[in-house]
Amino acid sequence: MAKKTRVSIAVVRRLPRYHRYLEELLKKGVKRISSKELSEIMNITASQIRQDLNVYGGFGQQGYGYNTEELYKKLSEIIGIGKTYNMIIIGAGNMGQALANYPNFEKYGFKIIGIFDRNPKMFGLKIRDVEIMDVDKIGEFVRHNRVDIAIICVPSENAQKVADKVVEMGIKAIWNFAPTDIDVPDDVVVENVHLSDSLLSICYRMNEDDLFKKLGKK
Amino acid sequence: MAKKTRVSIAVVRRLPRYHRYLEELLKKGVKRISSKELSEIMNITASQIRQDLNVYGGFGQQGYGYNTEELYKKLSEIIGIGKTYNMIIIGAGNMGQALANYPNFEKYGFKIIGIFDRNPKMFGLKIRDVEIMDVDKIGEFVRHNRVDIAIICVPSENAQKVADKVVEMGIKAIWNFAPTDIDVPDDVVVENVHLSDSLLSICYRMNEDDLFKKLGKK
DNA sequence: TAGATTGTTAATCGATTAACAATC
DNA sequence: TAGATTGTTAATCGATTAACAATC
Repeated sequence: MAKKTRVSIAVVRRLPRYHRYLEELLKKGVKRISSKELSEIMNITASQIRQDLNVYGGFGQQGYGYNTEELYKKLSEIIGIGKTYNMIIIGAGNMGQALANYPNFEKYGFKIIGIFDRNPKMFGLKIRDVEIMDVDKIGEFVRHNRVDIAIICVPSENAQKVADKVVEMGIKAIWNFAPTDIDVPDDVVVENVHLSDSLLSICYRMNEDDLFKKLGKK
Repeated sequence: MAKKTRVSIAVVRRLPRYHRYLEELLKKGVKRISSKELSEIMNITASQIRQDLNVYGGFGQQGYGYNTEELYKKLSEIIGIGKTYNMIIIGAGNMGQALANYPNFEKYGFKIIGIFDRNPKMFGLKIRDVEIMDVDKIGEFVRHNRVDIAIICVPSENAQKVADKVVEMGIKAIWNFAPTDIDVPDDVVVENVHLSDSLLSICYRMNEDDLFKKLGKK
């Protein structure tokens, strides 16, 4: 079972969203913001915002609200933004290549330092200066380079095998784009991006009204 | 505010996962499965499985469990798999191209019938037989073709504008890959794939222990 | 100081889990 | 029939919201 968060996952998932909104406010030159104002922008309750933040400390001031810049910095600190994180991509198919090309991540200190694939035709090709290497060389690579996060973009059949390998190499976080669940020890962070599940949830929601009409008729 | 589900979103998000596991079991030739067995494979409680399924009907049989194939079909029906869904991609950057190339979606009846971009250099290029068109021609395209889902892959600055446009054209579902939230009327389904948020949550979880050590010392 | 807004406790709401009678 | 397992009600747990004293 993958690593559990101490703070409820619901709160954790809101942190990047707070961070995103604070960044926006900062860009707009907003110097202070109350939980009430922020709650209206974000479509959540002010109470929830205050509860969430107070898990980590009292960052506000009575009668004033929150200093935008200070809160932004605090959130960055809480999330762990600021350090550099080295990532490798395993599987240089569509998704792997797209992620390798995605510039947004570097902004927060996430750096792709290696890409691996099974297909010999790809060996030596470069994506944004990072070479595609033989997947069998992952072990060697990880021994010589600090790797914080492994991004799995291989077909679902191979996902568990790849996960086992990177866990064995001591990597403590996996971003899993394979459309399957993977098993890891409980000190390893796993974040799934199940695009098919996501799309199927749209599908369901488009059909839900009809579905209940049908169910109701029974 | 985007469309809300009648059934709690927690349940809805589990439906594709059930579907996925049932498909696996079916492939393996498993003819029947009890909620207990399934719960062990999926790492959730048997109670939850029974509760979830019973929202939509009693698909099992006392003393026996569930017929794998029947339950799989029921889940497909509930989710709405089986029909064809036409999708367009707006923004032919990395993510847009990757999604256009992704073969997995067609399996469930999701078809990409148009790709749009702002960059004239891309007009006329094809991805898997689908032409990249001028983003200003979306309106015309949607008038002549049934479009069920719009996939937004433009930079965040343009996301809301694009969303407004596709909503105006009558599209009722948006799959949003732009790293920002979008506002839509409450009959439109929005599913966000915020990759940066997802990555930042990994970041947080890798650092949480250290964070609490620091907080504890205060 | 008076007004505003936090931090925090208490109340509510909803989701998950447990229990068990019904029944195949 | 006896055993197994569902469907469903009740109990528990956890997350969200409300309320308000503290305080800037």
